[in-house]
Amino acid sequence: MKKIKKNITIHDIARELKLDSSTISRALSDSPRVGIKTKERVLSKAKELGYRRNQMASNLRTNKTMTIGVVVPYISRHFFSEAIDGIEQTVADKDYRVIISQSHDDYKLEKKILDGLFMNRVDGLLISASMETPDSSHLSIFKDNRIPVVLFDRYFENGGLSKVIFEDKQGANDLTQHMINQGCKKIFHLAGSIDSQIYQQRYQGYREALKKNDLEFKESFVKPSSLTAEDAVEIIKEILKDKKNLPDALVCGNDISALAIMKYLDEHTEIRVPGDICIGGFSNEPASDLIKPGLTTVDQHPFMIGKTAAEMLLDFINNKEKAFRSSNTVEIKSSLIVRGSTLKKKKKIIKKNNIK
Amino acid sequence: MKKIKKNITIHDIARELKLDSSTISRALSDSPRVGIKTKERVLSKAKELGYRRNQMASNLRTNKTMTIGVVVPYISRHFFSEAIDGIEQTVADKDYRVIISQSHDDYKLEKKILDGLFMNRVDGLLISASMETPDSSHLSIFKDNRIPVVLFDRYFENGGLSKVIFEDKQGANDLTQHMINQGCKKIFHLAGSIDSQIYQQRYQGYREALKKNDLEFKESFVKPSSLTAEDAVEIIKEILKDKKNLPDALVCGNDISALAIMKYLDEHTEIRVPGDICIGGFSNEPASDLIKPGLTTVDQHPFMIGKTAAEMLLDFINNKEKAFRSSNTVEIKSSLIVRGSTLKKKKKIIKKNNIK
DNA sequence: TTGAAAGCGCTAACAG
DNA sequence: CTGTTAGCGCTTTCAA
Repeated sequence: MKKIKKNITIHDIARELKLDSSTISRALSDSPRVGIKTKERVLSKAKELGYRRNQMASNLRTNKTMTIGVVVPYISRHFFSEAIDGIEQTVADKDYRVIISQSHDDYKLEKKILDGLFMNRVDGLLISASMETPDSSHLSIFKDNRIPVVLFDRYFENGGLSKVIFEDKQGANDLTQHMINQGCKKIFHLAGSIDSQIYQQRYQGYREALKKNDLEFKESFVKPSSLTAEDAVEIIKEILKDKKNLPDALVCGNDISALAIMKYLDEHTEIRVPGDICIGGFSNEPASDLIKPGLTTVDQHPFMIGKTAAEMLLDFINNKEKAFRSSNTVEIKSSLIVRGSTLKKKKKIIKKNNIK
Repeated sequence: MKKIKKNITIHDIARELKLDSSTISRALSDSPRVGIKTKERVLSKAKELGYRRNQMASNLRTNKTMTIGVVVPYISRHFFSEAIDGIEQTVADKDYRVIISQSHDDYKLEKKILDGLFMNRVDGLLISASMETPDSSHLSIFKDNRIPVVLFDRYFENGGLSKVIFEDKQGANDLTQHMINQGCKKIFHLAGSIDSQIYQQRYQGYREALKKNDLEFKESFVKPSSLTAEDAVEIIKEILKDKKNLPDALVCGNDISALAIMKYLDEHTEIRVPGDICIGGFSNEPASDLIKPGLTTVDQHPFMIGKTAAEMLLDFINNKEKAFRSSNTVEIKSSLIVRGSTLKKKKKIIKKNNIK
């Protein structure tokens, strides 16, 4: 018969030491209001008995959980896993824990997750909204109960919420301008969801660069896409059908689609990158530096985005007035990483604004 | 002056409905011991007031948190983020949440994390141990308190713990055998940490394949490595110095190192893959399918590993006797994914045991 | 079917 | 410096 050790509580320690449980509690949280001698006795007895504080009880009493809720569409995407890395390191440093959930870009699920996180009384929330999320209405419970929220990456207007975002427009502008500098004249754009602020911004940056340089633009240059590898291949096939209207450059909404297109062109066509067409993407996926030619891309510094958002949230948690007085937006600078996929002219690799 | 809504409790509902809080509690958890009429009144009033159960209080009372602790060395590594994806989806389905922490392969930190998770009274623990972790002694608190633990990927002997692991030996054997079938005669091995069971197994698999085929083997064929991109480059440089002893194949402990070596060979040497040397790795990193030639690799099905471990843990949580009566080991089958990097002879791409 | 009462383990105001 | 007391919000006997 296995003996089951019951959980040791402060009362057990109190009994053995003939002290009151409140004294034990104080001693364990290193309160100055308890004798140094007693403190030592308590600590050693606690160790002897293998005592571990029951956080649930403590949480209930103090109304603090030292837990941050994190919601992202997909944990395993490079961008998000890097961002989560930044978040986890930052908050773990201050003894916070993270509960991580994925919304799978499903608004219904996202709402359910938020409900659960609220019921668990997380001390703060970091969320990159699902693609379907129309507004911040489902976040109002948090606001109403003064639980700080910081959005990162994906966001929505008129929410009045603080956020850490990426300068998508500038990034797209830089990328497009770079292609123009390389002599490209007919630049197409593989655009992400029109409902998403971030892809809207990338589209704007692309448009502005064309305009500034008086380059031709037609609506047909813009190809809406889900930006998956499969969809990207379908689209490039479509583009190639119209032989009289081939682009000499392609600004892709992300690296995944750009990489898929490069692979397709290489394996199934005579079209060469960058000779016949320049290609650029967003995110600096690990593969982008490994393929040949390397993929020119806009680095989004996801680790930095996560870290910055987490720091802002911790600041809000410790200064609640700040959190609700007004909203704060931090824009993480982009870095254009130039690689072979856009280098028609010979040129050294340039990094701009390289953070970290 | 902003009005701060106090959190609504069951007592608030009770007061408004002139019922006792215990009835509210029962109604909200859909107990059969409360009138259908009353239940409806309670539910509608709860909705009206915007009531959300305080899980902390509930947890304390029921001694359940519906929370799983997950510990991995690095969240953002492809393997782990995929495994976490599998874990999160599996447990979220059953309304569990995951607290995720990274040990950075630091044993001290890992111990601290486990302490924190225990204090939070997670209902179960999934852990891929740090590289430094010598044994399972730091897991005994969980065992002593009958909190189920399942190891995944990284493990240790004599722990007597249940685990979900990958058949590393077989994978390495398959990969090596495939190279031999391609006509390779002098096969080197880029080996991971000797302290790690998984790299030990890969080494064994490599050795056995050589032996079975009566191929030459010398200790000097095995190059210990941290398996980072940087270290891999250093090692290949070293190997190339000894011009009379060049390998015609290289079994790398992971894809990261294999990819780095392929890039180095391509950019700085005349040595061609697979013509002069065949290269293979482990993990099926996304980049491995994008580069040219593609990298032959052993797919570890990380999502499946995570999912399987999570399912086992949930089972243990619901059947505690199972969890502590004996230990259970599930080995996830490997799949050799053959790509260009090892194809000397022309051959179609083969997948073996492809799960999913 | 509902109510009364106790208590999960901890913390914190108040007293001494 | 230490003890007393109350209570965080919920669940769960036990009683009616």
